[in-house]
Amino acid sequence: MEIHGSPCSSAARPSDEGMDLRRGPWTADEDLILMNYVTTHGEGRWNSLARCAGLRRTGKSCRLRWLNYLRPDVRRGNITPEEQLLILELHSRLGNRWSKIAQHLPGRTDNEIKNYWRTRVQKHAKQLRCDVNSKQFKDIMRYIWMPRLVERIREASISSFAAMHQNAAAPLAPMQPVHPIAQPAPANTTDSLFSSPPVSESFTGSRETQAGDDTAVDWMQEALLPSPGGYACPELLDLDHGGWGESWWSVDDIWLQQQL
DNA sequence: AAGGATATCAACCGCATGATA
DNA sequence: GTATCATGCGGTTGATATCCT
Repeated sequence: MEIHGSPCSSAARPSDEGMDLRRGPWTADEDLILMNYVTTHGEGRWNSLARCAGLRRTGKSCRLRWLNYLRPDVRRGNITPEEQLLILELHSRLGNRWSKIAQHLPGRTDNEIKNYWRTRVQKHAKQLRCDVNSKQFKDIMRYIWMPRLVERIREASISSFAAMHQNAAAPLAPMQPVHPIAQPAPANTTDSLFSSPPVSESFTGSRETQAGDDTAVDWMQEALLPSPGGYACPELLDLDHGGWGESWWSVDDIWLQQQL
């Protein structure tokens, strides 16, 4: 929905009126004003919207606040494992095209995804002392972390399914298939991280059956834990005890292991 | 309990692009 | 064709929260 024609007759701008623009965190009052105004008049024409709504903010600021925070369909809370997997997959194909990636994660904003990437993924790349865009790091994601993440999602799906059967009163819901996207691929596959259909097609719309929004453990930590899946490197088992120290593993170790 | 380190996230900035006059 | 304005995007920053010693 967009504004058709200006609902505000005054052409005066904040600067014209000697109004100093506010910056920094939004107050509850400002949120309310913006929300009411957008609900009534629709999105768009942000500069005039800011003016007409009486907000001493730039149009840019209003737009950002609405898109990233006030929009009714904005989804808050932890990034689910499914979403994490999707982000990784999409980033491998699109790069830092955050808004494009966000289009595949309904309710998530480009800002949120960007923050996730920078704070979680880049952090781990740094700890591994390799560039986040390097082939090394992408291979680690592809061959170790993502398969483990898929495994975790599968396990969560199975356990929730079992729980539903145990609870006879609970209505049955169809199980969401976990797409086998991140199966180890031939080492010479270079076009994409994934040789099978993109995860975006299999997870979009199925995220509501989450493995758990409340999981505070980030997927990298999860993915590096030992599992019967057989991806774990022995060095990784020290993670719980040694943390992300300087020498708990080396990229070369992993790399060698993948060549076996 | 205090203080420093680190993580997280909201918000801003500059630039690119498209629409319109 | 050009100037101006609005919008959108990606990068960066700063405030706050949380963790650790």
